[in-house]
Amino acid sequence: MPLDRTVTLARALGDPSRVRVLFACRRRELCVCQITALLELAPSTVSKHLSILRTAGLLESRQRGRWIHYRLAGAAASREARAALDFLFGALARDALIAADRRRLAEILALDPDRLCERQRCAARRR
Amino acid sequence: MPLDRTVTLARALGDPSRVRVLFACRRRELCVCQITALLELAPSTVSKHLSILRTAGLLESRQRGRWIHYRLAGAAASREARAALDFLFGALARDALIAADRRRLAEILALDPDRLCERQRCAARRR
DNA sequence: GCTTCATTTCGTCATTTCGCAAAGTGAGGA
DNA sequence: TCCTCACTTTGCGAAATGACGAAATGAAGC
Repeated sequence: MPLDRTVTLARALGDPSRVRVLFACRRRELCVCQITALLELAPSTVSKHLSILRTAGLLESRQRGRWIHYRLAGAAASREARAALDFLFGALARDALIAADRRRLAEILALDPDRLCERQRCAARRR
Repeated sequence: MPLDRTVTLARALGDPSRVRVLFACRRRELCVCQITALLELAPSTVSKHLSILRTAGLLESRQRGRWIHYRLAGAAASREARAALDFLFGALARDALIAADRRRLAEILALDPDRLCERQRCAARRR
């Protein structure tokens, strides 16, 4: 793998929000509105983070109607991307913030996605 | 390892000059003037990169008279730092730029360090 | 003590990054 | 066809980054 691609991969891991996304997508795929609810950031910001992770080869996406689902890069992932994820999951297995995210994600998953999006529309209108 | 330290580690790897330094220090320790000769950057810039790598726990330094030698973090390194280095060395084992650096480093090591520093003084005076 | 000099710190500048809101895109339903 | 709406792209301000030269630091030799 060339140097610049490796650097791109490392930079993708160099932001706490992006690391949290990778952990959130570890077990199941998530749609953008669920990730937005977890991070509590503007949708445009979340979208940018997701595109960085996809460009680095760490995430892949799948369109289902209006929703777009993201998940960890699977068989298509490069050996290096998988190694990077292994490193990340190993380093942060016991991190407190990541554990809190895991609990919060469980709550988010318990909601109907339609309701989640509705909430976010309302929140956006209030600004 | 907490999230912010992991992110610091990833960011340290997210610059081509810093990656090149890590490879250069892989086999032997190097003094700052040798690293400066390899990267062809201003000493102050190199010093900053080295401090970022040391803060991330990837390099350690040792003073020998006027010279300061840097080498990969050894026994004192965290498990995560070692994992990060393993990832890096695995990803870039066959990279062309890294290979070129290896050859150039051999030339630099063949020079007397005193001569190397003298050259850099002259080059600096010319500016 | 004074000088020399390898390295670091500081100040500055250009570029990049990360946040947001607003506008654009495109799939699905009326 | 037109509207709705999930998501992306664009544009912008604030903060961080990476480059440099100049000044500070501190170890060695006189």
